[in-house]
Amino acid sequence: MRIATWNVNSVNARLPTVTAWLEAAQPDVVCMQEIKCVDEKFPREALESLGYNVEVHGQKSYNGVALLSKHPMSDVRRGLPGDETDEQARFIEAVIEAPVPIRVCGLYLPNGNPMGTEKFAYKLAWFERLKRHAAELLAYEEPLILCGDYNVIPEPEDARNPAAWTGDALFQPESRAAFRAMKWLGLSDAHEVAGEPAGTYTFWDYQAGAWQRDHGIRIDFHLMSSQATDRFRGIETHRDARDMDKPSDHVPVVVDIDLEA
DNA sequence: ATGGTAGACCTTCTA
Repeated sequence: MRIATWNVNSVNARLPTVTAWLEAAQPDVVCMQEIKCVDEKFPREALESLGYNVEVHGQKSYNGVALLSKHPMSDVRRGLPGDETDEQARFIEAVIEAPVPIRVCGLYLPNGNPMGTEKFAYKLAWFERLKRHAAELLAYEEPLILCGDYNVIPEPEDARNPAAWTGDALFQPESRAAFRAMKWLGLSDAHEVAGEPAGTYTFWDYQAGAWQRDHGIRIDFHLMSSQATDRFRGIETHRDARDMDKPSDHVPVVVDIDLEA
């Protein structure tokens, strides 16, 4: 089963781009981030007509996440547990009813910029809540994958020009440590498991010709439980999507997990 | 050189 993560940077501004990619790549499951709309404005029918079940957790203007699945979904949860006052729509979770079920979490971690504001504290607090929730899900000892835009550059090799990111929330020691702490729970980064080469970026800024200069960063990940990692067969970063008409600044990343019984 | 671009949407915020 092919599971994709993609920060689309407004699903409505980019619907033709999104549907063109879905038809070409044929993922079974998609974790979509930054839909930038409320549930009522999500293009549900257009995506259902491509064969997907749709679950949305949106908000006005900013953030917003969705799950698409060609298999039925159950146990759908919206919002990251741990803070009832948090109104930002950044997390959605469901069990995909494949022959061997897999729990899929789609997440959009806070950016955290600019440094020195409450935004960075919110990022770290959100990361802590994510870690706590992941620990609870890992206790089920079942196939589990947490996919999304983590807004972290884990290592210098995950940026074309690491020096340009030293003052950025995505490359702070605290952000990088929080990401490592997720892995220490017992989650594997599909990119690492597959031995993907340095330079496999997932994001290029719209500004300053970042794409044309390949000034990219790797910030979109699939973290897998051991039960999912045992069934992991491969990963593809769809770099070509950055050259589509009206591209997102992120490209889709797709993992293949064998969930046959 | 502190720029540049994109999206939502009221005018500036977010990334």
